[in-house]
Amino acid sequence: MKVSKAQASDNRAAIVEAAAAQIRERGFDHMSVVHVARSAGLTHGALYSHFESKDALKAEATRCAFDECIGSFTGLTPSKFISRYLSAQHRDNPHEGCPTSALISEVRRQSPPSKEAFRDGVDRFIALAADSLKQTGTEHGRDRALLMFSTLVGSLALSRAIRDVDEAGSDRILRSVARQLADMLDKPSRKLARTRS
Amino acid sequence: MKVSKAQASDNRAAIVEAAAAQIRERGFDHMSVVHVARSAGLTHGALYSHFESKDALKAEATRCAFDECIGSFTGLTPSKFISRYLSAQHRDNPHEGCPTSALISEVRRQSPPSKEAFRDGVDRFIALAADSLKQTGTEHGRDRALLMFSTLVGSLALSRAIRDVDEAGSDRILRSVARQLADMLDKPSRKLARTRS
DNA sequence: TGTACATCAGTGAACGCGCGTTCACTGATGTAC
DNA sequence: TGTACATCAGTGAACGCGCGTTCACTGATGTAC
Repeated sequence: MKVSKAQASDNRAAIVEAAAAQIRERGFDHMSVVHVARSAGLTHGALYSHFESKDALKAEATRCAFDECIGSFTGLTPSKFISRYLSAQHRDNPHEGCPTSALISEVRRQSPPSKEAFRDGVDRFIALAADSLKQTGTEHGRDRALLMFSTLVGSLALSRAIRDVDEAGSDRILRSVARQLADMLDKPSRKLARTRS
Repeated sequence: MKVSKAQASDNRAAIVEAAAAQIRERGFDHMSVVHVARSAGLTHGALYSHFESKDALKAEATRCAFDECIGSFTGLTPSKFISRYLSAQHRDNPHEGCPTSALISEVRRQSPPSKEAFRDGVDRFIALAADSLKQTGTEHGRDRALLMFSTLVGSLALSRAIRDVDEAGSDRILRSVARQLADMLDKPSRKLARTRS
């Protein structure tokens, strides 16, 4: 049966959103067209009215996942950025969190469009981190942002990887890295602030 | 046909080594028993004379991958540790590199034995980093090692993820993070060294 | 505004494919005598 | 040392399963008149 244009557009968006959650929860290659279509309230055939292939959907889902997540990291101070990124809430809900940590070691094996979507998302996150550092006057913003984001991604992914088997160790990574990173990035900013005032 | 005990033992080791390379190259879930057996010069049926299941092989392969890799990071100074971990050589050869960066975002979904093998490997790497920092007299060794390892893992994984699509960006991550991390970890050590002498 | 009909989003059966696993069988090994 | 035979690592066909994708079909939508 045909469906109104508005409905079709809503259905398409529902597919992309379901896929965006599933790639982060299950990984790129265990997101399945049947499960995604079912989550969106459709059958798998419908998905091929909107996307040429599963690969095309993956790329769009990656973009959507970054879009969803990036809003909640916009306009934060470095210490707020860090504590939100390295929170237990973020660790325990990868399906609505940063796609970088959730997908980092699988991207290599994806098709070019997904890789590009991922690269763009990472660039946006690094720009966000740089903006955050700029607010507090940290020098060498771009490089500092690279360091900061690499550390956030590595420690969150590590804390997720060992969580089920060593919850205390997982918590410790989050707390220890958050504290050290905030110290490292806030101190120079305070020095600068004092120098300026 | 039966085979001598020595031969059977060699075959078993060849299977584990092939699996250790394949999990890092293709990921836990795309390592296939057929391909692993073929790499080891056997047929897939033989694999089940040595392992109860693919899952059991994954766990042993994870242990083997850490064993293989950990030797080349033993006894290094922090700056040598960092430059080796963040080298183009390491980035471009995941099949013989650190399993942490190669598998970090897939571990969550593996069976308990593989998760434990992974956790143990990470612990050994962190201990190695702590030993390295201790040599140069860095304070808070354990926490510093956590920070250092998280940053290494995050930046190497990021540089791999974007390499095909932005080689310059990938190189920049490696160089920039290596320099900043070495600065951060070497400076306090020099201070301490001066204080002591 | 009312009618006739082309459009096309969505359905669900069917497809081929690669996967992990099983199992009857083979035949060299290595032990018991 | 020589012989008979139980053992068991390895073979390869066969299995069921879930997957991505295709396609003939359906029927409400929305346009042309």
